[in-house]
Formats: sequence, structure tokens, C-alpha cells
Amino acid sequence: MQEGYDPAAIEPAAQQYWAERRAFAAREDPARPKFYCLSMFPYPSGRLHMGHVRNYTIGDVLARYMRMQGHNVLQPMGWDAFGLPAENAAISNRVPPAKWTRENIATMRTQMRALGFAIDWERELATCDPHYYRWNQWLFLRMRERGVAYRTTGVVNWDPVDQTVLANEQVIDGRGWRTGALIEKREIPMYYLNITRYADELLAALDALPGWPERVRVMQANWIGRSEGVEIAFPYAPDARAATGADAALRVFTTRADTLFGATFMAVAAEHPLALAAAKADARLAAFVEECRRGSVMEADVATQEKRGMPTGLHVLHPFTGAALPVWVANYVLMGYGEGAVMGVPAHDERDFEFALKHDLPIVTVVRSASGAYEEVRAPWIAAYAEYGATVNSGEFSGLGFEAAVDAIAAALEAKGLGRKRVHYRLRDWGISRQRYWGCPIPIIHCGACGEVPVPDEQLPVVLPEDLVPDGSGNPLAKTPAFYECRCPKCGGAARRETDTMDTFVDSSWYFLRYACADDERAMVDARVDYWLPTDQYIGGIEHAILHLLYSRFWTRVMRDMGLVKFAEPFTNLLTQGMVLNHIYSHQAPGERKRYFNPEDVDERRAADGSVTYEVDTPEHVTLAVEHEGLGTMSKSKGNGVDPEGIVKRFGADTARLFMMSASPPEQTLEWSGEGVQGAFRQIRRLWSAVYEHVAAGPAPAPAQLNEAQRVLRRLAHRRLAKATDDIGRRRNFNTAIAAMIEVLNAVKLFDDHSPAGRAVRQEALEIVTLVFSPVIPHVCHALWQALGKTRAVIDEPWPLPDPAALEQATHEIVVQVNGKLRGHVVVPVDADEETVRAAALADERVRRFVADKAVRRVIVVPGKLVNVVI
RNA sequence: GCCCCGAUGGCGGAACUGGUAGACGCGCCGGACUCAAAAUCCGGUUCUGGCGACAGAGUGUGGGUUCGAUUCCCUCUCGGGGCACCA
Repeated sequence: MQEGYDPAAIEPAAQQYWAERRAFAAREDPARPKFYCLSMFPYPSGRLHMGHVRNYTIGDVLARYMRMQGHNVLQPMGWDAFGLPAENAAISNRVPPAKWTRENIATMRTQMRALGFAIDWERELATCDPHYYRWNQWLFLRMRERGVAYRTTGVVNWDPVDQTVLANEQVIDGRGWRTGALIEKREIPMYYLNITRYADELLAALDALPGWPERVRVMQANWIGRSEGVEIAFPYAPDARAATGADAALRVFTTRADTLFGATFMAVAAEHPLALAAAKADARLAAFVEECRRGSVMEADVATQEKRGMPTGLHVLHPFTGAALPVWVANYVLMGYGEGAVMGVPAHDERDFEFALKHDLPIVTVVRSASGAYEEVRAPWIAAYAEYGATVNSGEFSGLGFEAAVDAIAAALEAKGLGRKRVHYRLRDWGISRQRYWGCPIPIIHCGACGEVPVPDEQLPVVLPEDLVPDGSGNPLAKTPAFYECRCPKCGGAARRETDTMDTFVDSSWYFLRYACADDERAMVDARVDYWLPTDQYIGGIEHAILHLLYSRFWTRVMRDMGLVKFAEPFTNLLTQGMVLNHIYSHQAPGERKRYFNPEDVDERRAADGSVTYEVDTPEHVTLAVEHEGLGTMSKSKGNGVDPEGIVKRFGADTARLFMMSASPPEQTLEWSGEGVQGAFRQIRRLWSAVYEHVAAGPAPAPAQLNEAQRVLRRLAHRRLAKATDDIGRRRNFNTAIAAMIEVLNAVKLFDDHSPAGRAVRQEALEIVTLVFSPVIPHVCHALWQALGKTRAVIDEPWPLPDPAALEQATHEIVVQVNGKLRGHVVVPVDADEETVRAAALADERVRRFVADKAVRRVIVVPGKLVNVVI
């Protein structure tokens, strides 16, 4: 063993040892409990960032811990390799996306290997590989046969920067999730996956996911957005019948059927058929409709947008009173939700109230307020009453509570054939067509004679040509006849291949299945999937709480319904790791662009009055005062990134891993700290020197009779082992497990006993520390384990068990309080009865001083913990 | 607007089931080693008063329950996140 800790030597040696033995190649073994430890695969953007390192370190610690616990562990890795950054890089560098992507994968794979993750690289996959994406295409065709995938023309979200369509889930605050560009509405034919068919199940099953964070389940539930209500048909009045030429009814959906008698107008979306019919005869209305259809997704307006509207001049009839209600076109009604029409109840809906005020529409109060008083809602001094209450002014339905009123009204409507109870979801079907090149081709051929024809299975995969270089104007596939010119599989005539590709979220919706059988050329999934899946632990960023995790749950259900897999939920336990933050420092010179500086280069100046300023020596050798802007995620634009490779080169992978795992619990944000990294390095070096000094004195003898100090050290080691096991195994709190081991290490460092028994106790303590630390800092522990005289590799050791005998003690300390305040400690035998403990507490000198001559009213004894004397 | 989460020393965090608040680390202070510095090692470090023994205060605010509250309940403040004309 070398005296000095040298990560540059021991880390490659440990990695080589694992690689030579294929130590992490996982094989199916029904005899052992399996543990499928999955981290979200990265997009190969170029280089690993700290977020990746944190994600994969958490997964790796768990994987290595479970392996030592006797599980058959699978920890795979792959690449989410299709996507727009590759195309954008291609446009600026004139390199095909395939080349750019594969080079990035190679770089990032090398970086990951240097971090020493226990990954089964034999199962590696990349979604841009035809061996992978052929199964996207295959399953898409099966979905199409079942009506789960379908093509339709509809209004879509168009990202003008990326020149493609986005799913609703990918539009955030009216902007593209990737580009931040304002989204436009366009009408395009595209393919959809019928995720709404599973809305009810996806929602209900959230309750059966106890291993998921509450937060994520709530977010998914909100996104699915189930609401129970009543669909009501308002028959057309003669004017509406004349305008549309149909004897029909205007359908609305409402969660407040109890307020039906308060409806004084109807509001429809600009795209609603009734609005379009009325606009034909009214130029001003037509202009308004056109305006609404074009602009209304403008993000900045959404919150403040005023309730604008115009009357259609048409009317519908109230289903019970027969009153003629005017139909308005209103900009606050969305065509995409419900029926694209609402009944306007100004007295009991804030939006309707606002609209009625503006357009001078009548307000009719039909719900009593909760206090029981009847308060008429009138403009402008009373606002809409949107709470529940008893109905009034509602004919035969008056005097009912909310539920009774809804039930009675729904039943009466159903009897008339004018309505029924219904459930609505906010969730929309998933549009997957993208007008982009670097993605999985949709396996469809458009034939002038036969229409839409699926590519026959035996012709799959439809291979994406890899040598195209996009120029930034539209989809290069649509400009490549060699790709799109083809023969119709049905009639043999000339046909055109679909040039849209699939949303990359399709690729990531099932990759976790494919790791189980990545080499199967004949089937998408096989029996090995049933062995490994569902994943026991999934680890990734909270940013995927809705998109990826919801799509994957849907996709797995589709495969279940096809009999391809036997489970519905792919991820049993989910851990959403916090982001990695760093300080942001900037300098704003007058008239210049703000400059950002890396925290690494910033010096702290502490003035005599305690105030702190920051300054930086610039590359041009000028000292600038910089401002501390607080913490933010590491980013190029803020200049606060830290390159993992640099940390590994300077300190080694173990230091990077230890810092990340010890600084905060995995779900919380992690503040990067240069001093913290140094501290982690220092701890490893302390561990190294403790083992070095110990083994330099020769082999440790077998344990013998122990004195008190030796028993204390041994007890501490076993106690902290028990705590660390619980912290990692149950609580997933790695930071406290690490703290517990540092405590043991500190005690070993202070333990100055070189007797044979002392050396035996120290040996055991160092073995415990090395074993418990080994999932976190595997390289150095690999070397230390050998140094401690072991022949088996530390990765093959079982997780240690605390020795109950070591934990035993004859006496223990009891806390004594007087009136709830800590006043003393007494040492009593562990088996002392309550009376003895009570007597000992009352006899304590400090306790007696505080009690003095006051009467003791009560003494509370908590066995093994404390005594509280109440005076 | 609605929903969720959070607030603990100079800093990151710990206290798991209502029972010693501040584990562990960082930083800082003092000491040892050194010609010196770095590294390393040892000691101290919630605040206030006191040389000290010790005493008092203290987990965002105000209240409640309890022998006892960082922990449970209510109020408010601040911070973070999610959803948002969703009928």
C-alpha cells in the first residue's frame, strides 16, 4: 500500500479490474431477487454536466448497495439520441446529425466510464439506431390497427423557431419547451396517439404508486384534469335553425348544472360551428372570429386578457323554461375543452360575471350563499358567488343542495333527451408528428389511389438516411426524393413516403423495456422483460414529472393491452433528484453587456465591519468588483458551470461522487461548493491515511477480551453501521449515512490504542467504514479493502450486519428535565425499573437545586430516554 | 386565483414515531509542526451576560394542544415549484 492517496493511479486500476471480470454484466437469475436500477438516459448533447453526474451517482450508489445486499442488479445506460440540438448543430457546423450525435456519445461514454459507474455496458442502446427505432415503427403500426394511433387534421401548436409541431405538454406558458418561442396555431394533418382513452386509468392508478413522490402524482393528476359534470343540450331557436339549416342543439359541458336556471346567455369559442355559421352573414363578426382564432395564445395576454365578445344574433332555448338565450362568441371559451361552448351564469361564475358586466347581460341569482341568506348578485357591488349552496329561483329544483340539484337536473334532462352526466378530461391526445429530420420515420406511405397505407412489417425498419445535412429551412426529408419516392405496397403505383418523424418522447417511452432484451432482433420485447421489469428504482429530474413519465405509463399500458408485457406501471419507485446550483457573479459596466464570472475565479473580501464584497481578476488583468446574484442552475449563459471532467482530473471520481452524495439529500437542490469538494477530498485522504497507519503496523490479531474504551469504539462502529444501513436502504438519505461513517473515522483517528485487542477493534471499524463507503467511493474502497488484507473484491462482499453483542451495554444515560428544561443527566442500568430511574433523577444534584423546596407535582418517566420532573 | 413544498448557527445541512436542537461537513478563531508558507494534526465555534462554574434566550410571525413542540393544529409573512380563461 502506498502512503499517499493517488486517485489517478487507483481509479483506472479499479475500473480495469471490474471491466476485465465483466463485473457488472447482468444475467437473468430467478434464484435471486432482482433489482432494476434505472437512471433517465441522457440526451447526447456533447459533454456530461453536473446534473448528469448527480443523477448517475445516486443510481450507482443504490445499485452497488443493492448488489452487496444480495440482489441481482441491472443498471443499464443508453442514449436519447434523436432530437433537435443535433439538427441545429448540423446547421451551424455543416455536419450530418448522425455524426455529431455519435461523436457526442463516444465522448460522454468515456466520461461516464471515468466516473466508475457499475453499468452493464453490454446492454447499451441509442434511440437513433435502426435496431431500436424499428420497434417504434412496428408498435406504431400495431397501435394504428387498434385505433390507438390515428391521423387527423387539427389545430396544432407550431413552434416557429424549430419549425415543428409541439404537443400540448410541450408548450409552457404559450412558448415552446425547448426554444421559448411564442407558439402559433396552425392546421396540419398529423398522427395522434389516443392517450385520452387511458385518462381514467392513468389517473386512478396514481393512487397505487406509493413509491412515487406525492408532488409528481399531484402534477400528473392536475395534468389529466378529470372533472365530473353534466352535458346539456340547448335546442336551437328558429333563428339558429335558419342560420345553420339544421334542427339541432348547442351542447355545453358544465360542472355546475345546479346553476342551470341562472344561465342568461351562451358563449361559444371562435372556432365553434355556430360562430362560423353566424359569421357568414355578419362581416364584423367574421372579423372578430378571425382575430380570436389567430392570436389568442399570446402568453403575455393570457392572464390579463379582457373578456371580449360579440353577439351572433342567434338564440337557443333553455331546456326547462324555454326562454330564448342569446349566443355570443367569446374569447374566453376554448374550442379544445368540453364542447367549445359554455352556458353563461353570471351570478355564479367569475368569468361569466365579468363578461355580463361588460356586455350588459342580465344576472340571475339561483344559489343561496353558505350563510343561508339569500343575496342577490348584482353589479357592481357584489361579485359572483361561485361557492356551493342551496338552489333558489330554479322552479321545481329549488331548495336543493349542490349534489341533489345536479342529480335531479341531470335526471330530468336525460328524461327529455337533452343531457346526461359526463366526465371530462383536460388531457388531449398526443400528437406525435414532427416536421423534422433527425427522428424516427413514421412508417406510412401515401398513395393517390389507396390513401394512407402502412409499410408492411417485413419492410421495417424505414431507415432514416444519415447523410443529410439540414439547412435550417424545413425538413430535408421532404426535399430528398430518394427517401420519399416509393411504390404503394397495395397497388404498386407511385406513392409518397411520409416525411414527418416521430416526437422523440416516443423513443423514450419504452427504452427501459428494451434494456432487458437489447440484442433481440426478432421481437420488441421477450421473456427477459418479464424478469427485469418493472424497474425497482427510477431516478431522474423533476422536469420529466409530466411529459416522459406520463407517456411511459401510457405506452406500457398499450403494450399490456396487446399482451406484450404483463404490467401496467413501468416504474415502481421514483426518485426525482434536485438540481445542481452554483453561485452567480456578474459585473455590469456602464454601457456594456453584463459579464458573468465563474465562482471559481471570484475572491471574497471581508471588510472590518463584517460586510462582504467580491472581486475577480479578469483575463485582461483588471480587478473588477462583482455582484453576487445568488444561486442558479449551472448554465453557459450565467458562466457558473463546473465541468465534471475537470473535477475528476483534479481530485478523482471518488471525490466528485462523495461531494455530491454528502452535501444534501438526493431530492433537494445541491449547492456546488469548491470548499466542499476539497472537504470531500480531505475525508478520503483521512480514510486512506487511517488505513495506511493501521496496516503499516502489521496484520491485526483476532479480537479478544475488550476493555471499556475498546468496547466504546466497537459500539460506535456498529451503531453507525446500523444507522447508515437504514439511511441508505430505507430512507435514501445518503448524506447522513456518510456523516455516520465520518463519525466512526473520527473516532478511529482519536483511538490511540496499539494493544492487540485495540488493533483488532480498529481493524473491524475500518472494515465497516470501507464497506459502507464502497458504494459511494468505490475505487478507493477497492484499494483499501485489499490493503486491509482481503482477497475478495469489495464489490463482491456482502453488506455488513451490526453485531447485537457490540450494541449491548450495561448502563445508559438518561436525560433529566425540570418543567421540560434540560437540567441534568443520570447514568442508570439499562434494565432499571421506572422507580429506580425516577429516584436517580430526583437525587441528581442539579435537579435538586432546581426543585428546591417546590412541590413535585408529577414525574414523567420515558423508559430509556428521559425523566421530566414537573413542579 | 387554485394546488403542493419549504423556512433551523456565518454557510450546506442533522434531529426518522412529540422526548438532550444544531450530527457531519464548510468557513472562521486559537494552538502544534515549519526558517516561512502550503498541507497535516489538535482544540474551540447558536446568541447574550459572566474570568469561570453557570444563567437566560433560541428552529420565519402570532396563538393553541401537551408534563414536554423544529416535529401536531390554527393565523399570518416570506421563498420555491406546479397548474391556470378547463366551463
